[in-house]
Amino acid sequence: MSEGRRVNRGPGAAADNRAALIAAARDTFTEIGFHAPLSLVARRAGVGQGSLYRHFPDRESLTLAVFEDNVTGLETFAANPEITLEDVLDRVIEELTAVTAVVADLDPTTTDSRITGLAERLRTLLAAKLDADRTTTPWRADLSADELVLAVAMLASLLAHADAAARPELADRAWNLLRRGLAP
Amino acid sequence: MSEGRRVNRGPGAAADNRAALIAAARDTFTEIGFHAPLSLVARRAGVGQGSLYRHFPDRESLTLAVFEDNVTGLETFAANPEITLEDVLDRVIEELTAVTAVVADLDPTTTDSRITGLAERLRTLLAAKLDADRTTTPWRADLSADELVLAVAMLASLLAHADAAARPELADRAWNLLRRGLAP
Amino acid sequence: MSEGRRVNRGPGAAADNRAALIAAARDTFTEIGFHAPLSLVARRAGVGQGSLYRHFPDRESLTLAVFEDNVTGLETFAANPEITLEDVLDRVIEELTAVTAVVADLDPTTTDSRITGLAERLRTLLAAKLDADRTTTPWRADLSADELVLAVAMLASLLAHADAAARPELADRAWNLLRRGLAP
Amino acid sequence: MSEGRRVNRGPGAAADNRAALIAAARDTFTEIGFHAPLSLVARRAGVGQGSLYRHFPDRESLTLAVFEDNVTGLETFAANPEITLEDVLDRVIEELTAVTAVVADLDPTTTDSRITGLAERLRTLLAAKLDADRTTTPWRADLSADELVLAVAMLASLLAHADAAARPELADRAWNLLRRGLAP
DNA sequence: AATGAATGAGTATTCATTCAT
DNA sequence: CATGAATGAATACTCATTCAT
Repeated sequence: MSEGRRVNRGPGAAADNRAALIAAARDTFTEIGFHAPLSLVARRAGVGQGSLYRHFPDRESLTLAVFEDNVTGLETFAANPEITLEDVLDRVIEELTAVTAVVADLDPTTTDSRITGLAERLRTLLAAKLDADRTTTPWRADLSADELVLAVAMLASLLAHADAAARPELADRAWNLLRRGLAP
Repeated sequence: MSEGRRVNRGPGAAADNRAALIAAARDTFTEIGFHAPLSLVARRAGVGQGSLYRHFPDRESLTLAVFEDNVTGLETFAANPEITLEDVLDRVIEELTAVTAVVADLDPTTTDSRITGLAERLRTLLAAKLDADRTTTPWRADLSADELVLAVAMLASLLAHADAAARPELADRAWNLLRRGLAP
Repeated sequence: MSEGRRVNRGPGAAADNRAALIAAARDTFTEIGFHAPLSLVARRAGVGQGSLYRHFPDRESLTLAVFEDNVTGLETFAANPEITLEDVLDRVIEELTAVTAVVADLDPTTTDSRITGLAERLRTLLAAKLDADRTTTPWRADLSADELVLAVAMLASLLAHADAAARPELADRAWNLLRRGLAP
Repeated sequence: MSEGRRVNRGPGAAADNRAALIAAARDTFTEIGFHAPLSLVARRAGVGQGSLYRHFPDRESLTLAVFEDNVTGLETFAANPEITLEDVLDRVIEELTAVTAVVADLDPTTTDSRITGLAERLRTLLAAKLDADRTTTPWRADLSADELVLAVAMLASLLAHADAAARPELADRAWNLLRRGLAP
């Protein structure tokens, strides 16, 4: 008699569950912060706690998956040659104001290859755009992609501690300041 | 038998205990982060748990006290007219690499007067120096003290998430970037 | 080596655990009083602390469950038409001398529906018997079920403060007095 | 330098302190219940915790002192021959609705002579009035002072668990019921 | 492979009691 | 004799993780 208990949808549900967990984690971390109980993430994803642990054996795996999801989306977005570095950064900022906690809590000095790999993908993506835009956009001549990543990381950290409601305005002020440091 | 119950040094120990708690909190938050167990802070301060709670009824009180301690030190330092804004900022940065977690975890968008009061003291201090230096130092003409505070806050947030060992180098890179945004 | 971590009997143990917790709570509250540590209840039930909190998120939930268990037993008992109000009251008194603390600690003036619901079930049960017995038994003509509940509540409160050993005799004396007030 | 600290008023303050503690205890137990922190009682009495312990080495001593205070007041009141048992009981009830917690938490089955002594004084007082009134007032011929004490104890227990706001009405209903049991 | 109940270590917090001043 | 800070044991409660089904 399995009444009450969610039906076991079997192996086919695995991919769905993974996606639901990532989405739930993004929302939950955004709202409650990075220290939100994992049980809450599982509940919101409509998934058992055991499944969460099967997909993501620790909190960091889950965080990384959320980040990975963002980077992938960004890569797709940036693939279009019409899109400028400015556009990409705008989107990054926009996503940050929502997701911050995730990126911010990834130790920027880590040597964990899962993290550095993602950071590298982000760096690569920004470097490519930077190269493409260099002559036509208002960026400092010696600006490096590393500096861009650093700027984004600072912004992310700042926003992670702010109240969700105050993030947009704070992001604006901070990005303005950072932009000056990136401009020619 | 030197174990067992700590001797009760009596009310006279109150001031010492308070100071020891602040120092222990600073160290512990720096090492372990803002979520370090308060019981550990008490132990390191060589003080009973109850005394910790008497002096600082909640985690935020303790955090604020650490911050307050820093601001006070900074005020004393800045009182000397020989000291330039550059000097003050250097000291702030230096302290940040150690204390970060504390400052970073104070919600920058709060309206709690205990927090805004301290932030205001910091802003005032920086504004005074900024004014004094304006004509002779390399700061943007329209630079405001608010922007300085924001820059410091961003740096603090960033460092708070970094491994203690990596902070000095990271602080350097980040501050360089921010400085460009503050320069003329 | 039978020590160490209790074996995880799995979800199937849920119902057993719930029942064990209610039984342990009844015993513990009776012996130690309503303020007995919940950790003790869990230990006596042979159940982890977490499970106690899963089943009963707060002390009141647990108290209510014990009370509910009693009312349910009483309803079953009273279902038999041979059973008179006198019989029911005798059983109530008898149970009170054991359970008192539970009933007594439920605020008689509350508006919490979980509590009033149970109280209502008790009132209903007594009212039905009262009605059935009215002509043939020695009850005051204008006696209401509310008065019966009040009498029981007073007795329960009294016994809750008495030493367990002294309860039977005390219950006897008090009930005699109350009975006079309920008689014609 | 003892600034901040309350001045030490010296030995002469002892009696005042004792009275203040009893009054504070009565109020606090009434409002918060018998389990109110003793530190709160001391604070409200404007007295150090050490002094509380000097006067009343344990919680029960303090409780007893409150009770004692009430009985003494009652004895004075009852000394006047014009005062009937009815009057005395009315005053007892009235005080109960305020002080309940105190009386209720004194184990009615105890053999502690400090408690039985006070209970005996109350019993004596009621017995005297009962005797004086017997022929002229509406009391059962075989009513004993013990029954009166028991009735009062039941009422006290009941009220101790009720919300302070609801006590007057509850006291009324309950006393009505009890009175029937005491009437001829 | 999924489910969610069970587990208990880890933390926070309170408060009775002691004791230096 | 008064004061109130210090102490730490006792409790409440949370949540990461395991595991029977």
